[in-house]
Amino acid sequence: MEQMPVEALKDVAAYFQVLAEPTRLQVLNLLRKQEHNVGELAGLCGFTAANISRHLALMTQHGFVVRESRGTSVYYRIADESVYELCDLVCGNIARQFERSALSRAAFATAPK
Amino acid sequence: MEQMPVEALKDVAAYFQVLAEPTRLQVLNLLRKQEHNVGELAGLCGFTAANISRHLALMTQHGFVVRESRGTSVYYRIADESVYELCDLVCGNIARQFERSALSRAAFATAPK
DNA sequence: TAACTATTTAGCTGATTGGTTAATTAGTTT
DNA sequence: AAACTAATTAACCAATCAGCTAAATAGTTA
Repeated sequence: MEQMPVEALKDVAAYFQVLAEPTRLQVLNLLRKQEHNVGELAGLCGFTAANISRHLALMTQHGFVVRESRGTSVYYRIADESVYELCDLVCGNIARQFERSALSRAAFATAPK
Repeated sequence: MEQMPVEALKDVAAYFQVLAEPTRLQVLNLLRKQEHNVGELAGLCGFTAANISRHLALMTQHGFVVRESRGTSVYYRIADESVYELCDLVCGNIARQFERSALSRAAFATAPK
């Protein structure tokens, strides 16, 4: 991404945007174990099917999940396992970040008043 | 991130949210080569210093960059190089995604009417 | 101190978006 | 065809946010 036109940065940002939403992450997390249909995901997440359906449409459009219609239900599953690699990387970064801020809090706590 | 409480997913989402903005990605990209002060970054990005300053505050808060006040200027540099690893991963995913959609467009184009 | 430069913060505005309910579409079953 | 179930789409609302200008803060220099 060294010499990248601003236009391309918009695509990268849009990609990150898909992952920047707790409900969508929750859905991805659920799909990690196995495929699910919309109703199941809605129940597990505690939101309406309409809402989850919209999230799934977005994630499909960006190639995170794939859609398969079976009977009256529609099943979704992960399209690209590398998402989890990404999430694990981020979790590691957050953990480090958390540790850093915990350390500086500790420094404040032990500092002489 | 297998068995992750919903609360933690909010943190992960917030982390991705920081990267889900073209201007912030542009700033990170500029800082890849060397540190810059706010005015420089504003000029290079074509936005006001006020705007860039707010983006930098957010990125500092999330540990992406570090702030160093020198003279009347404030210089920022990357705090954690692993951000670029993340971005490169995403770029690869987008490229693959692009290729897939190019292929399916080609299939449509050659399909008999 | 006063004047000057750089950064940050406050306040505003328009655009985007996650949630909802209601209406529509698609597929199954009687 | 009619009734039923599941998913999607439309329309709405509240909240968030990126941009701006203007005001406030911090540091340097005359």
